[in-house]
Amino acid sequence: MNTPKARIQDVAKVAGVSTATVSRTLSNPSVVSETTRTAVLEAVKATGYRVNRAARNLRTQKTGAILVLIPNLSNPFFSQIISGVEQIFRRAGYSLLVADTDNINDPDFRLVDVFEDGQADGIILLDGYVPMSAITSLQGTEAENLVVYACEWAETEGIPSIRSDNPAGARMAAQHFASLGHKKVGHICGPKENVLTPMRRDAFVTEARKLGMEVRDEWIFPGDFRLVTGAQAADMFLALEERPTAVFSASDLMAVGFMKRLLSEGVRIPDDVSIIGFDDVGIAAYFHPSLTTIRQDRPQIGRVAATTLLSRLRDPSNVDPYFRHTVPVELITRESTAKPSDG
Amino acid sequence: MNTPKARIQDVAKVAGVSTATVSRTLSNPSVVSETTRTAVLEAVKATGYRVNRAARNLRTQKTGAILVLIPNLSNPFFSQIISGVEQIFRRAGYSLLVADTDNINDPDFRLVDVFEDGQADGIILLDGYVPMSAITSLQGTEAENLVVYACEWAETEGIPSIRSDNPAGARMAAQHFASLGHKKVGHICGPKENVLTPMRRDAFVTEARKLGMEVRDEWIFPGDFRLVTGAQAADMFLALEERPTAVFSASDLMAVGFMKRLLSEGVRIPDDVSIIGFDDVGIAAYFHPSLTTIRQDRPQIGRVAATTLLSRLRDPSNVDPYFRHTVPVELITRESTAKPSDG
DNA sequence: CTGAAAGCGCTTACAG
DNA sequence: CTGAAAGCGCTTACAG
Repeated sequence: MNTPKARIQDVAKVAGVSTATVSRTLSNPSVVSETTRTAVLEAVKATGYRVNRAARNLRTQKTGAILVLIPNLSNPFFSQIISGVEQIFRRAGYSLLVADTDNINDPDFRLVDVFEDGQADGIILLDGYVPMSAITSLQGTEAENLVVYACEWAETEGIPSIRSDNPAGARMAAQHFASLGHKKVGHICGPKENVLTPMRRDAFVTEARKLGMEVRDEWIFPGDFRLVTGAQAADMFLALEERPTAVFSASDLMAVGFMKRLLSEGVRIPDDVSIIGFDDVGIAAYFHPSLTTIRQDRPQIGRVAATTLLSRLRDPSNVDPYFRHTVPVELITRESTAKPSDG
Repeated sequence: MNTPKARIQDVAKVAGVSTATVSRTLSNPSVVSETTRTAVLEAVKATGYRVNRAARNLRTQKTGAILVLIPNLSNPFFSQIISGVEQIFRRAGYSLLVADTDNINDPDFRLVDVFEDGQADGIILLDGYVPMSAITSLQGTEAENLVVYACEWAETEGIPSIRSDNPAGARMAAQHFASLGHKKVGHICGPKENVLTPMRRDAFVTEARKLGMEVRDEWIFPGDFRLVTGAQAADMFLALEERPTAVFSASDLMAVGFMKRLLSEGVRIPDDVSIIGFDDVGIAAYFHPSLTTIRQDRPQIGRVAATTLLSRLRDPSNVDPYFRHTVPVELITRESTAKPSDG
């Protein structure tokens, strides 16, 4: 039952070769002769040999692991990105370490330590709030090119970043409203300090006006992506003398908060007002009415981030420090949008 | 900038001691003298020394990592459990490896290999569908006691399992209905083959009858936890000659599917029928009307699983192979429940 | 309390 | 194509 683990020496003995040859057969089979290879592979099977990671890691100065830094593991938004990351790295033979930055209490935390400790060969950053000191610790080190951002909004000079095509999504929303015949449209914004906020707002407003729709300043509501600010936007909406017939929200959660409040007040959706969200989180499909939204392909964001890091791991010399990648978004049409009732 | 990493030898030289003493100072400070300790610690700071994980791992035959096997990283249910797991293990100095079993295509995958490869020191299993052959590979090995189930429902002889107190939750639902004055109640069941299904159903029915409420067989609807079967239950509900005034669903998702269909048909919630879900997933709070539900404390499930594994890691001899742990649940009262309108 | 030395299990230049 | 040998950076019995 509990046979001691086979080491490379045991395999060598059984196969009648040196440990060097066993090692080569396993990691670089093309350099050994056919006969030797067969013998070694048989010996491997016979002994049940599996390479010891720690020994290999120590010798090669690699870890075979990638660290994913995530602000909050409970947030499905991020775990769906991880899902794409995992897929790529598993295929490439890497394992995935995850750390919840909410749980890291060390103010002196530095990304470079991850490399120096031999914890990981690369880092995928899903947290846009990692302190600058943690990031700048990388400057001038070889690890500098082995960190990739895929956190939706942050960007730091010298770190490649992957994110959704936000302006395109905002334009799709405007186009959808226009195609339904809406003439007056509004917007619920993201958080003030967030780079995505002007991206989505400006692209929406510009496109809407280009398509001949009216967008008044008082129809642009402040927000912060969270449910509660959507409800606040609804209060402002209800107080308006003249209301838009369609509202594009910068997040699904705000769209839901907006709808909940309106429904409580007897406003009909989509009859009285059409709503489009952004993200396509789980609730978008489940809400009543279900929410038309701009879907971000989160697994794809993860896949692109992983692929980018992987190519740097394989060829550290060939690196574009200004790498930016944009992942397409998609309009998902559901029940919350319709022609305006007076249209 | 790019100074070469300090090794333990460098620290030893600076401190004027042997590498053995540096090592002891770092891992077992109480055995070195105060003076030496101070000198070593200063040298550590001066050199920026950080222990090399691979070297330590090779020497100690440990990895300092725990593997979490999860069926689907995108599912928030599981990522919230991981969140609790991460918290405990980070504090204990372990790092967390995650693997999505959806992405593992190897039919010969065996849990014991994780230990033999030196990938992890322990495993938290969130996937109830891991093949038996993967699990039985552990039998008779030292790793046998280093795997913990926290996947909500699976149980395998010899592996400790952690889960919510399902019968208590079902009883809370019945009690809540009774306290509101309901006399006729129904239930939407979980999947047929799932051990949780009879747990929740039987506890609910028994408690309901004990409290003097009527539960007819035709008010017990089949289901499988997913949204669509909730909608199917709604169709059956609508076709009834006599309807219950309150329904307890074995999952939030089915409750939402049930409500969506009823709302579409003009049934008022909670006026015409009260609904209680199970889980407290994100949507429960956001739906309109928001859903009264039995909350499972998923981070706590993760924490208990992690703590259990940790104690086994620390003292492998002191192990109860029949360990079972139950995490309390909680009734979260929201808008979907009220007094019956004829009550 | 401390040091010298062995050794964890690999990989890889080097030599042939 | 293959082997002997060094060495990755630690920890820990052993001896003192």
